[in-house]
Amino acid sequence: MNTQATVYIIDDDASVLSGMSKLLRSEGYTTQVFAGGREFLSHGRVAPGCIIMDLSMPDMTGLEVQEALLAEGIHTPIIFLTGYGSIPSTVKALKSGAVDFLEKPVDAEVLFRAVNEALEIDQLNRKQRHDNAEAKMRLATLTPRELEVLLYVIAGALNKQIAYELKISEKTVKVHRARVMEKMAVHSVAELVRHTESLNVQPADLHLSEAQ
Amino acid sequence: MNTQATVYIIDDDASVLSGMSKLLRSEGYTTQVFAGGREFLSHGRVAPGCIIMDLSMPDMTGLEVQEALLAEGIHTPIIFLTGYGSIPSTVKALKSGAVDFLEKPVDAEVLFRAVNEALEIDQLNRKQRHDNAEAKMRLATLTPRELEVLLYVIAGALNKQIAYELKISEKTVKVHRARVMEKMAVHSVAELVRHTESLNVQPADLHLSEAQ
DNA sequence: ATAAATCTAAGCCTAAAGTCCAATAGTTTT
DNA sequence: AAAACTATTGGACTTTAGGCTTAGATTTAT
Repeated sequence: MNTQATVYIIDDDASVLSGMSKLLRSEGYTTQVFAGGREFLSHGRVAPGCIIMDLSMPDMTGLEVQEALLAEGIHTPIIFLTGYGSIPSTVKALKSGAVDFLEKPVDAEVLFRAVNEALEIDQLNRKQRHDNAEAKMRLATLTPRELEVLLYVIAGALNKQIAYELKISEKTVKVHRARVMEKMAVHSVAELVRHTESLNVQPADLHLSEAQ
Repeated sequence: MNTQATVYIIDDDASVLSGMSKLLRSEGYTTQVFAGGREFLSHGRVAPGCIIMDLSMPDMTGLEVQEALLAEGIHTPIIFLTGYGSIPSTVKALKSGAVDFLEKPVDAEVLFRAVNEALEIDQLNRKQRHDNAEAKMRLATLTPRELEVLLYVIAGALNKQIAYELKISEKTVKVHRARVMEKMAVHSVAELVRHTESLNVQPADLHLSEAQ
């Protein structure tokens, strides 16, 4: 179980709120409760974990909270709860990235399974976002020319070919290339490709003949 | 609009079947209708397109048809229709990859939008699967040793390092490496990484010191 | 058991990439 | 105007990768 993960519970029904919180705490989860979407959103930074939220709440519906979080770039997994859900809202929530959709009353085992899945998803997401963030920052330190060279390198071009395409000497390409490797903090083309392809970096077109 | 794409419609209600088929045909879509899941599944190869299917049908439920298709490795996008759907079945269908879930009676515009989205998804899926299929076939032609070398190469290892890890001479590594490049039909490490990472091929662990 | 892959490895030679050092010139920032 | 950054190129040298040929040792299949 994830020790530092927090399960955020949002429900306008106080009895549901405390009941669910107690249930989860008894299983060792860390919980934090909110009576409504607005309260939750103004609470500040969302720590690692997941969100359990009623779909229909008076101040703000669950879907609205979901939208608000997405707008802020917060992708914490959401488990929706509902007493009487409509199909369209279910579809919308799931298509917007909700992890699960449970009907009240929720069976304890079903809840635990859903929470565990959500926490795992959050952990994976965070790791991926973290890795990408670093690569993106490194990419931002490249000069325009270096970026251009990088595009050809991850497309598998030879220095000779890059030099021809950019109309500069092979020597210059080597200099740029070395700086790219240094700035991206990699030691091989393989690593470079791996680190850049998760980003939106597309390799350059190589309109070159097959023969080298 | 996709000219050769087929919209498969499956529903036990003959009037729904013909009505929907006519509606789609009038918009230029090619359709094919089936009165039940069993009939559809025994029909043979599923051509490019998408499936519109009622969730509750007498001979086989929509979810069962979906499962059967997944078991056969057929990932044609499915749009479910339902008169009175339950939340759990909706969740299950969407989590299993259904594209959409529409409530009867379906608005024509909503249907067209869903169908277009499904057809686009199918086209993308097919292209990706096609590209992967070739890479997978090439990968299968590698000998065990060649595959091992490939794992190190896409991890960015030098021949020297691979030789040390596998306890063979650098010369032999070069031989394997050359065959890998030839069999995978690539001309650079960058291409090799690109072609293998969409597969489930994970690079080897390089428990090597940072310094080379 | 004979044939066919597979794994191994050496020599020789070429090409490609990386390393250090040094230098010129244009642009931007302070 | 001076400093900093960027783009460019050269020389000299080392390391790495690739191409071509040949060939012994093992394993697998028929």
